[in-house]
Amino acid sequence: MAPSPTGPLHIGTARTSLYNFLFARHTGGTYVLRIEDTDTARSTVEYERDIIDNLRWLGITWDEGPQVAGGEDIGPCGPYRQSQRMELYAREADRLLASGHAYHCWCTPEELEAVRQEQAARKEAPRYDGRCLRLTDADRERFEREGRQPVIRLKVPPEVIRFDDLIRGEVEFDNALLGDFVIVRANGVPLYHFVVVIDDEAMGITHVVRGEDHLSNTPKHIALIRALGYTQPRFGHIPLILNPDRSKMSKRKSQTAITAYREEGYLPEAMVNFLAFLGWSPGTEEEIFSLEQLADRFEIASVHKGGAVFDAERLNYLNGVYIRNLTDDQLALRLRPFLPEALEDASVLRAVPLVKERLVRLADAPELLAFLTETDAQVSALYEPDALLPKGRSHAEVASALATVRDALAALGDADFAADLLETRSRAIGEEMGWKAGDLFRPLRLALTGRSVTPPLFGSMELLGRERVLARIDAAIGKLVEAGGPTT
RNA sequence: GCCCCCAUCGUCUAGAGGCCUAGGACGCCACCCUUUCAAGGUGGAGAUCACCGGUUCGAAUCCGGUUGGGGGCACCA
Repeated sequence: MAPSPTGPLHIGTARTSLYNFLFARHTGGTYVLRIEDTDTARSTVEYERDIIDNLRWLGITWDEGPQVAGGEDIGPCGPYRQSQRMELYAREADRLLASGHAYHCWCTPEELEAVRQEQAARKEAPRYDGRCLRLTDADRERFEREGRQPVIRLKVPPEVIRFDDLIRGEVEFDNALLGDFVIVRANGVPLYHFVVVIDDEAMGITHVVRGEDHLSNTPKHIALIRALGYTQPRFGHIPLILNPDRSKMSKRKSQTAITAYREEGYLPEAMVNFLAFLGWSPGTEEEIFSLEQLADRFEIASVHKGGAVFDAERLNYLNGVYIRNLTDDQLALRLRPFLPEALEDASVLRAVPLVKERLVRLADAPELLAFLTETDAQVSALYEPDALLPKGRSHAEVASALATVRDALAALGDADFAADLLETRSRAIGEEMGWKAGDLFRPLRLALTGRSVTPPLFGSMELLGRERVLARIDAAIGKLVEAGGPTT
């Protein structure tokens, strides 16, 4: 797997990494991570860190490659950052130049653009016309005197390239249509197509599994492999992950950064399960799989050929499943970073059963439990007194009903303030007064939490504790009396 | 424009010639459960397997074409 640190770990890169990982684990292979940072202008250590950290977060581990951003490598073929392998690339470029497989090109961007324009006008494929191949020594001397720095281009032989793709089977390209592409920039920094091929050989890569967007780059790589006299690896091109409009998933139209999903509280297990099924299935109707189970079942040949739309709804569903499958202790631990520090660990643990089956993402928890850390005044400010009124009930009636409940609850000691008992007492009072349970519980819920959608009422009361429950009911009664005008 | 790839419910997919009057899941709808919201349960709508030809006793499955979609054609990766 060879990500480029020019942005945070992308969903598509994560999925490609996952497939590489599963393929390597399933077949007993060696999984190599290589950082492709030849685009020095856009590559940063921060992005490298984001990629490494989030790959780890997903549970994807590699046998060879950088272990820490900017840090040490593990493996016999290092360094695993291309920025640290420049001598090798320079050597191979010289070799290609010497053998006549590559040549210098002095064309300026303007000249190249002009050629492209002409070709476009003639409705031809845009490609380099090889003009620098016909340069005289005098031309070259003149360019050098002008201070022009040449790029190096591969002389691409006009031949038909065929290869057996791991996923797509036989694929065929005509390299006569390709044009001599640049392999080393004018500033001496080599380009992606060139270094990939060199490193794959140097690192003993036998299988290249990458996105379908590289399918049409493969003939370039094969041309390079042949010019350099390398061994050709097997290629496998996995389908793209798509935006809802079926275009290649992009930052513009979708959330593509894995970090963002992590921050919203998606579990790595859910993410992995979801990603694995975007383009692959075990061929059965099972759909919940751990990373280990996936590695056990994954077959590269049964990866699909067509692209798959990223369906956030389905991810949400899976995340919920994984959250519900956690033990209370585990969930409390995962929830901790998402909740305010003011909420102590013991309370988090006690709150877990209340929120567990209501969570889609971990980041949904703070809103669900906000009433626990908000002050009584804050809660009271969240609702209008009229919102406490069930249909057909007056301010005075509701105030009186709440007061009755309040007094009954006040009769309970701190130790008896448990959900079961609270519910029994409250229901009994509702019955005595001839109130429908919902009509009584709705204003109670609003009074206690300031919200109409909350975790179960009596469990919430238990967490709030006697004192705050009574205070908040009192506050609600106060608001009702004030809004109800003079009582008769 | 040129080259390449792809094509089963809205979405993710099962399906490798008869098991398919096409199965599952998400989403959607209804009902049940229920103090709200969820979760859970039950049921339902939803795909003439893109289209047209062919091969075959028989095709979603094989072949050809058409259409549609996507990707690539950089001194990005």
